[in-house]
Amino acid sequence: MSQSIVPVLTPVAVEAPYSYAVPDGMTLSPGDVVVVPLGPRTVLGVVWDGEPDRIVRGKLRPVEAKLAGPAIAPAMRRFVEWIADYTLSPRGMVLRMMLRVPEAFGPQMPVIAVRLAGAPPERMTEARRRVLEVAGDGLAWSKTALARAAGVGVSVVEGLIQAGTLQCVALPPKPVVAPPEPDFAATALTQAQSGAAEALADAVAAGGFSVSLLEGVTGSGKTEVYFEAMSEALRRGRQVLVMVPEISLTAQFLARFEARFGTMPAEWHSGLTPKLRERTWRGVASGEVKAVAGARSALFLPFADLGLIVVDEEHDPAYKQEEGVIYSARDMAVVRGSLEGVPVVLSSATPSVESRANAERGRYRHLRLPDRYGARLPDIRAVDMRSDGPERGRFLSPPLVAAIAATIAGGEQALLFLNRRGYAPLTLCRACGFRFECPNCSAWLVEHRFRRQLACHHCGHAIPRPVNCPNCGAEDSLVPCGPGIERIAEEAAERFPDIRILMLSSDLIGSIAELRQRFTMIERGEVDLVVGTQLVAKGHNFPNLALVGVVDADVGLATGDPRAAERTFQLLQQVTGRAGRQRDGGRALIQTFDPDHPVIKAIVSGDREAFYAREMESRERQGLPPFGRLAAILVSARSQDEAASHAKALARAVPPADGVRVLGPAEAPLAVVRGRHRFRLLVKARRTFDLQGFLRAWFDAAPKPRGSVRMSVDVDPLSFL
DNA sequence: AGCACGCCGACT
DNA sequence: GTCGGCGTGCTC
Repeated sequence: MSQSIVPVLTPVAVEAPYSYAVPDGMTLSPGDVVVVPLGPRTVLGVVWDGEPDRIVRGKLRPVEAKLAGPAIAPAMRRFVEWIADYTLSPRGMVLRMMLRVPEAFGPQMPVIAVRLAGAPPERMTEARRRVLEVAGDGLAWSKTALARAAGVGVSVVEGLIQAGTLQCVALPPKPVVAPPEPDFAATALTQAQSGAAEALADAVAAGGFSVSLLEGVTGSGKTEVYFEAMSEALRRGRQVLVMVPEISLTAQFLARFEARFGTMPAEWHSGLTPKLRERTWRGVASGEVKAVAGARSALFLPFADLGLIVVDEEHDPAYKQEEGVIYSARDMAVVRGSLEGVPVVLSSATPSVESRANAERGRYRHLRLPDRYGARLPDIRAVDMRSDGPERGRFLSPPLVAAIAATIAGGEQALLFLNRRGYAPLTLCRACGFRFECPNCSAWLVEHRFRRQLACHHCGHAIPRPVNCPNCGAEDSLVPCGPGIERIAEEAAERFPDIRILMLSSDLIGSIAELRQRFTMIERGEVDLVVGTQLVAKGHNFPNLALVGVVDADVGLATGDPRAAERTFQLLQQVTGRAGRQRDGGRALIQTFDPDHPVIKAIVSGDREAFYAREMESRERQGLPPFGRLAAILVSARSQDEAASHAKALARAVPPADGVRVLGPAEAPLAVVRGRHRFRLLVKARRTFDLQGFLRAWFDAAPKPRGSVRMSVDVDPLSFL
């Protein structure tokens, strides 16, 4: 009888499963999680589908063990393959993301408890008597809890176990969360809301894959609407997954979920303790955990009976994984929905252009919530900085200063938004014109007055702020150019010496706890004026916020990013929408040098349709997604020369293909990320073009990366570095 | 000589 | 991704 062989995919950078011998007496089927030897170590692997590759050099090594836990379901195996094919990543690397919960694959440690079982011990002591009194309730106690309740040491309890009076019992693991109640606190919905809610609930009831784009301005009640769809899935006993873009945003989501369903959902993100990760993973796999709110990685949880996926704030760039396997969690959520055969809901006040295009083409159901429920929209105006700008060296225009003064005088809060950290984005020498640039990147060094440094925002390179010009030696000649939020806060403090100002930016915040604490301060009215970066655009609601001032709406519009307009539109819509969120109206003033720019006009007029129509037309003209296909090839290495030469060699090896254009690499690296110099090649192709096939052929023919050179592929990228 | 570090390639 | 092998170059 021939020895039986199985294909096993291992979580390393390999394309195909390896073949292993099955030891006598072990039966394995696809999906089983196994322990296999790999080189000098042993790793987890998953028995894969199909025939094992019999052409193996060297000897076959045997599978060491089959794990008792849940197998990886077929839909999950297809998910791994799909992502690997789409992102051109090795399958093993994608599998790795699924096996990143090592605790969950070991033997499950039962919780041991003790219970009164046998006759009293022959030797009774006072301590033993007290323990037996407490344990007399017949319930199972943990050893420490019992000892504590009886006021004795754990050794007394252990003595009674020895004596046979107490017996050890294995408890079922403690549930991660209590099950949510679908109808705990059903919300009264407006007519528009209930129409959308019914459509979503119908999709859940009908089962099968579908995608719905739920679109409605801030405050229109999207959450309440998709809660109804979740309620329907929960009522059917199925599991729901809600994706949220950032951990810092989950707190308020959890609270709203609890108010609606009576308990918190399980959380999933990188900050969980190993123990909680394990329990959550197992609970999801057993089907006991019914609702999960999580970050990108929650996509790889082994749901036993998934009934619905919701992607909240679907346009958010945080959904994109930028390192390792580069993928968009929003898109992969749709893929998982299709492989699992469950409905997907994408929710946003400012949907991505791709999702809008899919909705318009009829691939997604489009559900709109037209009204701002229970409040008016803010009054938004542009301030033309060419005619109404401030005096030289200042950045707050007279109309904005007047509005801040009036707001604070009225006992309300104001917010100044500028998406630029630090004090000044450029420092130059008045004497010789020298500009401080990053030695690694083609970027200016940003002055951080608080830290007394000049820092590169791409690679983190920082130097102490010099006193004299390093080029000509002139004294007192260095001048900061342009504002960051530190400079805006400084100007505000000069203009309004008596108000309480709070700065919020990622580099000034140490932890999520600290961020939450700052948000609470704002909420309690302990602050009059908030000066912040995009950190203030999302998340927390500020109930007392009456005025939003956008210091420079043109930031971000002039970058080379094909999604710059979309991004700016989304950001400005979000940040202006914070004015008067829970009050009547509210105001927003937008400082700009280009009030006729379509993005600014769309924000001021509130005409979202005009923006989307224009943006689609422009994308179509340029052959950009969703009308064309785009990929970014990132080549990185420790040295700039090495990265540049490989990027150039790659560019020379482009195979001829009709309807595809490869751009780049530029002369200087695009950025330095974690000490690695990154060059980028852009591939533009027709929508119908087989981009993956082209890329594979290209890389097969091109020189292989050597040494520290690494390549990654970002297909249909959501953002550009 | 002995060891630290970095690069390279194999892993069934 | 991770490990061992092996080269280079530095130090005791």
